[in-house]
Amino acid sequence: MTLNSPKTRRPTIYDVAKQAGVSPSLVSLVLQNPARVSDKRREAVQTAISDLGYRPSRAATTLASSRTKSIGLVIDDYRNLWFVDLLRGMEAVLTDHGYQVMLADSRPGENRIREAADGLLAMHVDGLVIAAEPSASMLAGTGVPTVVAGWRDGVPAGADLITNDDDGGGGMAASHLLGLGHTRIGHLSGSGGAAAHRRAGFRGRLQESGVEPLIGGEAGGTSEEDGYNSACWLLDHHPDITAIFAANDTMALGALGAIKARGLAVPADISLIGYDNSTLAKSRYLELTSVDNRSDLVGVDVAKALLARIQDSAVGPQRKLIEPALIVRGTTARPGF
Amino acid sequence: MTLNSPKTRRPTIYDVAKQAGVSPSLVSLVLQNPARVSDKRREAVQTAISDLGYRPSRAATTLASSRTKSIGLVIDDYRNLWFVDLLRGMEAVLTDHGYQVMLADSRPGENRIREAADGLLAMHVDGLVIAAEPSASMLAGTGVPTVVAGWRDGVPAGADLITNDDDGGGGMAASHLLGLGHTRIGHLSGSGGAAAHRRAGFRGRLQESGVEPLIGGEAGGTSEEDGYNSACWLLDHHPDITAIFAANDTMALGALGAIKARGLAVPADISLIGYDNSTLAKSRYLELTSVDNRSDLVGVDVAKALLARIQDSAVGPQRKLIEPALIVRGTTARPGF
DNA sequence: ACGGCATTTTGTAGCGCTACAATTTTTGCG
DNA sequence: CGCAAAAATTGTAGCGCTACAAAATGCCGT
Repeated sequence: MTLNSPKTRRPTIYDVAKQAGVSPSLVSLVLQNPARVSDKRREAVQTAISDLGYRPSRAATTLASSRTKSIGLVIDDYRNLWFVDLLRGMEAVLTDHGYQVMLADSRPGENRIREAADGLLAMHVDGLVIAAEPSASMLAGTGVPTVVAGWRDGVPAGADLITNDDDGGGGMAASHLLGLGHTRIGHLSGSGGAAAHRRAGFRGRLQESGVEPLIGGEAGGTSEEDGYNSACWLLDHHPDITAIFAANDTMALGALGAIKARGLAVPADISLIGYDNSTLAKSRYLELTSVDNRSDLVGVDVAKALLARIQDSAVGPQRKLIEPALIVRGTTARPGF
Repeated sequence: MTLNSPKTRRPTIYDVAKQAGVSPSLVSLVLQNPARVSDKRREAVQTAISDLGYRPSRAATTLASSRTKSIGLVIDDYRNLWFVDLLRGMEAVLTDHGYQVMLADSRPGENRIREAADGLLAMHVDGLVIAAEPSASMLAGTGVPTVVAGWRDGVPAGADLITNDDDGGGGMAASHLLGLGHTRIGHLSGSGGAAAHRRAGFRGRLQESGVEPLIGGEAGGTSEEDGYNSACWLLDHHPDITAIFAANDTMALGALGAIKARGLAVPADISLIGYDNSTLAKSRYLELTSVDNRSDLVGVDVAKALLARIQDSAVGPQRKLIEPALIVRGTTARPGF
């Protein structure tokens, strides 16, 4: 067994063809559509392939066929785990159609998302998914069907848009707290488009019931630290508050820190809802009530939209919102319970 | 601004050459080594490139030059966030040398790691990093320099191996607890190679001081649930226990759940150490003392090793362990404090 | 102005594969 | 058994780029 022997040129279809006693074209056919080749030759070719350890060159295939059977996925930040669900959802659909997903390496820096997309396009992906803040210039002239996932605003009319209904999710959180009887309700508002929608949906639903939410940290970020600081502000300025809705689970964790620091208990004194239904929320220790984005469903629809447009370039772009789901756990209860 | 117009063929160097009034070869030269071209032509070419929106075809470049300037990274599970640090470390080195990292899509299933590696190899990556359980057959005949990162056992002699010193990290945790004065110490043992080394290092250091660790959950997994169950077992069978070392932060979170359920306090009744120094450990709410793997340093060394072997195929494989660091936070204290 | 040398530019020949038309072989059936 | 139609196989051309040798241009001193 030889490891890493760069000396020996890797085998090509010509080597396989010679070994199997057929023409290179036939080898290519076996690779693409084995059913169209006679049993005898097919087996001979397949034997030769494994004997030689032949692997098709993706570059050559791409160049010759101008199809890559691959979809590029640009991610904002690998630490935001929602992309894992998105990816799983996409794969559930794409694998059946022989497509492969390529993740773009989003290195830090100014134009990193643009660069990541460019890198993917240079590799001739057949479709592109932007799971990050899109800019119009980025979506212009990509040359392939492009879908924006998870970001709702600033998407030009020509691109597909499939994302989570953050307004709806915010409304669900509001309904849950109202249903439990809360009336003095705070919100830890993250930054960015999704957070704005969560806030809007939340506030809208509360106002329908005549309740005005107490908003903290509108200008801040989305980190645990931001959640901690905003929660501190809320608790100190509104000591009679009985419930808090955080724009994400991480901020909810920060809120837990602030609540604990003041000697208050969850959910006895304060009910808390997060957003994302992350592993954090599912934790047995935290038992956080949270809104689940159903990003897996987003992934499924993203893949379907892409396939439809790849297969038929006449298909127009679509926009779709996926309905989230409220997962009730141990951090919400009736006020004063 | 036209979005997604598959009708218009994407421009090639020939289009650029015609537009700039030069030969295709000159365009290619500008792309590779702008310094070797006269200012006048270089600018003409660069103008033409941006006017036409030209993007080089990676497939063609690869095919013609048989270099891709890219490194493949196979990841075990995207949810294990240590790869993010690994990636950042690798990029810190590779970006300067014009290399790009490609993440392999590790879809679930039997041979997913193998398949991911094959996919990367089909794309002609110049080097391969396996951040997952390696099998000898997988490392055989990859044809490119290959480094195993983060997995220590079962790596054939021909491959590079750069990983975290889990034995040393276990020893650090032990020393810390001994130094605080603990003597009845438990361990939540995860499954897998890294966990075995953490356990061995931990036990070894304790035994040097004549302390025998109480091991829980040796056969279990590495999830929060596993941590919870093992911690329950430890607390119930050894009520006099004063400290616990968990094989990872997630299990430590499970342990927190078990400790809380028994009405015990951290660190007053029980000191707790995790492993990985994940965001969980850094959380202000949890303040978990944890061992940091320094995976960023692993990434740096992985990249260096790869570059050395790519540039000079005579360089032999190396093995290296990166020293972890103990991060002391709020979950450890003197016993009975 | 001109050889001689360095610098800049260009033509030619593939890289490994696929598309597709052309060719050969097999099959069905009168 | 022969012949048309179907199935299987092959040859040819080219995808977009780079390597490298060959050609063209610029620059120097005398």
